[in-house]
Amino acid sequence: MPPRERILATAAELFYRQGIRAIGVDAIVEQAGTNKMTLYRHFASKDELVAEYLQREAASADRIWSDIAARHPNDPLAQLRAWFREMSDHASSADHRGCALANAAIELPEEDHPARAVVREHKNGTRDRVVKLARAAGMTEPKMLADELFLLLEGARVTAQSVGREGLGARLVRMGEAMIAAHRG
Amino acid sequence: MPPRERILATAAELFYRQGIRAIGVDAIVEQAGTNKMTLYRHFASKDELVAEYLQREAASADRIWSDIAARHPNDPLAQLRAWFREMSDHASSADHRGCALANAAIELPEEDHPARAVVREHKNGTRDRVVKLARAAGMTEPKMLADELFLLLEGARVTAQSVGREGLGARLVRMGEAMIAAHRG
DNA sequence: GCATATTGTTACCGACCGGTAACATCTCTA
DNA sequence: TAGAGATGTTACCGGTCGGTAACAATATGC
Repeated sequence: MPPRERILATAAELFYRQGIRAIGVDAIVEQAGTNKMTLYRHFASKDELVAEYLQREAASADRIWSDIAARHPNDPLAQLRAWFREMSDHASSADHRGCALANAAIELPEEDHPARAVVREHKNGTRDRVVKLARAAGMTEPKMLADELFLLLEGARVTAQSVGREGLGARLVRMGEAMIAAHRG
Repeated sequence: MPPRERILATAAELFYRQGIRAIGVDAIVEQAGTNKMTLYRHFASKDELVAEYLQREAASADRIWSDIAARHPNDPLAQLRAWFREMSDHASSADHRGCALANAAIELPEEDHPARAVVREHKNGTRDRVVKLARAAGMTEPKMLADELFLLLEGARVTAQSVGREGLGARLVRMGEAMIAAHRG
């Protein structure tokens, strides 16, 4: 594994588990088995490293969409339900510490930080996808349903950190199913 | 205003707007018009100052409950709806930057940080209150409805920061009303 | 007016922050 | 095997971090 990849992998782990502001470049290069000079030959600044970390997180989150489409071809309703179930499971898993993108937006309030553009784009893209899926599934008021499901998940991911996640997965799925059912003509 | 109050007021503003980790004690004392020695005569450490900042936030958030109860005496359904509407308005207001408690939990992942206990307690207390209100209002499955409303708001507060809040307030109210309606026998 | 308690001032501590210069070592390819 | 490009090493930069010691100025209550 080349040093650039090691740095990114290590940064991803440390940033996610301990926070972006809490981790210094020294900690990253040490755990990645390299040094600061090599880091700064590959990344212009820590902020750029953060932006690339988030871009990879967004890309890997996007990959579940093609998986779901492949598993339920030509069945948007099944895709919508599979997406919500998968996100519910993920949000309630033991090692989950919220959405890396949303957490970054909270840690980095400066609106012009390079990380913020990545977060905005990914969140808007996800929401659009859910709306399209809801529309294709013939839901009444697809935007409304998409927002309900989206906000519910987003709330679950942040709440899991401060309140707990006992039974969260099952409860989430029940809520999502109830909302989908309420939006079927 | 005595220095202790000035420090707490200034810390609240800076912590909330720029993040807890982003603000150093030097910035606080300077803007509060005092000095570090005075700060450390009143607070054992920065972490303790953070904990007290969050305790005050929690207390001021709790105050809306008595307001609502006074405005809608012996009408739990009206109280529930008033709570959700007020929280929706708050979450979608322009200067809102998420829930101070939830943001702190994300910024401070160490489970034994003094701030974490404050967050846990307040979030659990709020959820309990919503459950009781839903039960008193005669809702079928009050826990379920309370979670739906609670998670929806929590999601809205985090999403407002990364996606935006155009029309968020009105959409939230519609969603909440739909959920409450779905839980009426 | 005097003693007391609270605040302010200055200077400092070691540790860490993000970032860089100069130079040595490695690895991989031609 | 020679040379080039990537990586590693060491030492350093100015600035800031949370936190403290010693002492001077102020406010307060009797």
